[in-house]
Amino acid sequence: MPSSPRLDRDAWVGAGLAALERDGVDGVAVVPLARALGVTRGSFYWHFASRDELLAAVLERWELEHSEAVLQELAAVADPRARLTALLDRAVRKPPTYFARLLDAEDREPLVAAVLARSAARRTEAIAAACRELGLAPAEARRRALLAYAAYVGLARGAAAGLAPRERAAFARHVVATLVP
Amino acid sequence: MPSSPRLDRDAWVGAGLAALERDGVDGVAVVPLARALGVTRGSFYWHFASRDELLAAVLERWELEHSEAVLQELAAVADPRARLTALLDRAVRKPPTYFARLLDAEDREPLVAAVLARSAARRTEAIAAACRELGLAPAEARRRALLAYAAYVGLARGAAAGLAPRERAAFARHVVATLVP
DNA sequence: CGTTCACCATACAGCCCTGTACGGCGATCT
DNA sequence: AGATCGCCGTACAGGGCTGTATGGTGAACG
Repeated sequence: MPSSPRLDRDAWVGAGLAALERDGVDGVAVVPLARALGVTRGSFYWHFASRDELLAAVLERWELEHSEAVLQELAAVADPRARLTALLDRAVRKPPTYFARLLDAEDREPLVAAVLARSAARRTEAIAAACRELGLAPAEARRRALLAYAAYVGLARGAAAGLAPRERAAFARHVVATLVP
Repeated sequence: MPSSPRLDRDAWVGAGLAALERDGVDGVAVVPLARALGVTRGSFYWHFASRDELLAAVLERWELEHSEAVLQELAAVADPRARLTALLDRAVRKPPTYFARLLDAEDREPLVAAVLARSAARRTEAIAAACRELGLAPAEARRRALLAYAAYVGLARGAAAGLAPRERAAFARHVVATLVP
């Protein structure tokens, strides 16, 4: 699986992102990654000063390629109701893995907590903005966004797992109907 | 802090429960607990065969004294609407610490996953039952319970943190109004 | 009064992880 | 062709955790 012998910084970050999805934040460790890349730790410490520096790079890349990308993708939807529907429907059908992994380590890894705090702020604001477009008062929109985000977290944690596909579709409709004004 | 020299099995479980609340599931470890109790690991391995046996005992005690106790306390409320209101209101005002800690370790510790699965099933069923009492069809009640549980998870993770007391009260009302039929 | 037994300390072995120091090889540039 | 530099292997040091084996101490009991 490890293709070329020579590695660069980005290869480590990529492997770290994969490990994050598979084994969680604890999986973003030097020894396991070196094993997975078919290389020793001597390589790692040439590209990075510490494990935390790698984790920071992995989180930065996640924030760019996943968190922000999803937000921009959503922002492209003109109708605010369709925007919210897409977000929630997606969370029910395919629970966001990365997000769940990060939640697991939130109060164990300060770096994760910081990234997650930014991410949460941006997401709730995006939801609140859509609610305001739908005619809600700012305060009410914020409350609704907070609740929707809480539900989003629960869904990421697999609240809708163990549901048959048919039930899952009905559940998705229910969630949208309940949470979207 | 560690009072008497002589310890029994229950003392270790109690210390484990405290460590669970403070440091999470990873804190339920032999060495740290021995330090906290002012004792060496020699004591531990007389009362327990392994760390997993301790964790199982701690989780069992949590399930009995916290999870089940809350459910019974709720079951004592006659009016189903008041019952749901109490549950959600409580989650907004005082996020359940233990629950959050357990969620963190869910897919890292099989024992925790098992306990949490049972707990989730019992809680969603309790919510669904209340919804049925309120006149909802079984399928609809189940969907609503799943959504409420998802929100509960999100609230446990601190979705309502960083809210001023006044905003928090308004938010609690909003959650109840949205999620309770 | 001595023995037994519950409880605990000590010491050893082992695993996994982070860092650091240094030595080696290969490609590239001159 | 020889020196340079980027990338990597190896070896050492240290820390945290789990277990196991074995010896020691007190209190309670016969």
